[in-house]
Amino acid sequence: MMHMSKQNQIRLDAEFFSGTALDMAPKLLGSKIFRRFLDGSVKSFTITEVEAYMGENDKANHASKGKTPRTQVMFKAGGYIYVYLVYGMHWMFNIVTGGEGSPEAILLRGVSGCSGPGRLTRMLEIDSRLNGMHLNDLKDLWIEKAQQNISYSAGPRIGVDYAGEYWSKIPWRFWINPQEY
DNA sequence: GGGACGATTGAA
DNA sequence: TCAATCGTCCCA
Repeated sequence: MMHMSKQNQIRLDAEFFSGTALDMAPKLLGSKIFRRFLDGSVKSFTITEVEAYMGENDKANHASKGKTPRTQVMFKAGGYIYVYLVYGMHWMFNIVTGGEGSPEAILLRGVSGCSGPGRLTRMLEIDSRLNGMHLNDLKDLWIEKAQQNISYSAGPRIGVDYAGEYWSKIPWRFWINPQEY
């Protein structure tokens, strides 16, 4: 007999992330990321802010410069993890989306109680060891579907001025409206 | 081998 | 406003 509390907990997997980054980024809002820490404890945090990076045309996307050792994971099918170091000190956590050969990912920028992509990876003990792993295989990190529809806002992505007028302004950052959580 | 640069953060 | 800090990528 299935335990009642498990009934509505749907773990997001490769199927969910086979959608495009642009479609799935706002759908991630309100879902919960679970982390089993080194000390064995498990905590969950609501995902409150994300950004979509879409394909080779997107000049803000690392993969716009083609497939390199760093970006090759983005070319895989949805569900893989892309972690990289920026400014020599902050780990960025992304979930690859879309079909094989289409370099897309969703960057986690905020969770409940923690704003900022570098801060949240530090809090969640995320580093390069997760790079290239697949969400379906992980036992100590997973994401559960949002229980309800969430109202959200959209605006330009942060820190991508190098991408030029169009790509730096396109509203592909999404965040939960504050009253929602 | 060298140099420029970055999907950020925290302190001045 | 600005330094920290180092992996990645490009050029030679």
